[in-house]
Amino acid sequence: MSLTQIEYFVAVAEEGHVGRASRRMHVSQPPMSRQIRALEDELGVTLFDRTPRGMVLRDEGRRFLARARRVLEELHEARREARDPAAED
Amino acid sequence: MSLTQIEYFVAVAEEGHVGRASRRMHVSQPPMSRQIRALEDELGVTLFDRTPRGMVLRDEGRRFLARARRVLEELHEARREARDPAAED
DNA sequence: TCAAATTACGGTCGACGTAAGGATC
DNA sequence: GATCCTTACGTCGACCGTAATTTGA
Repeated sequence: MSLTQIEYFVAVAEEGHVGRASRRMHVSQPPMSRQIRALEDELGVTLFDRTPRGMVLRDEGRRFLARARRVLEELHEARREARDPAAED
Repeated sequence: MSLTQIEYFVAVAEEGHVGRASRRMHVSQPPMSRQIRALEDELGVTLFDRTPRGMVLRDEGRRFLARARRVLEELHEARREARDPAAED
């Protein structure tokens, strides 16, 4: 698992489309599609249902989304504090 | 920043030596040394004092360590829940 | 001079982007 | 047939490990 995979996953979950998410993340569709699948493979869980309209979160995906966001939030705080030690939590 | 860098940083902080940390993480010393430096460069903060005895955490490093651990904890929880949806928080 | 970290360097593995190929309505 | 996602494939950058170098008591 990588931070990139987590960021891509959150983007796809929020956009509902690999295409839109990939534009938002400034990457092309195939890498994003591959990373999502690699993430699912590693977790052993299918996070999205694929439909002709886009990607629909499953329940497992919804639960993972909450966790993924917390990881990214903690990461953001770690970065922020390192750069501005005086800041409050 | 990558999860590898965060894991390496925590290992070095806990061991106090790149050498010991690299053995613990099953990697050789140079990659670990490089990743630590890259992390410091990206953060714009020196996390360790280098001494002939090893790596000594600075205050900035100690603060970042707490944050880094939280990132890894959240990641662990994300993984765990994805694999075992029935588990409690 | 010893023990530790770091830099040099060559090789390999991974991730990207373009292009082609499914699948579903 | 239109609109998605995915697979194929070639290229390039990132990371690793061995070996050599540097640094500090």
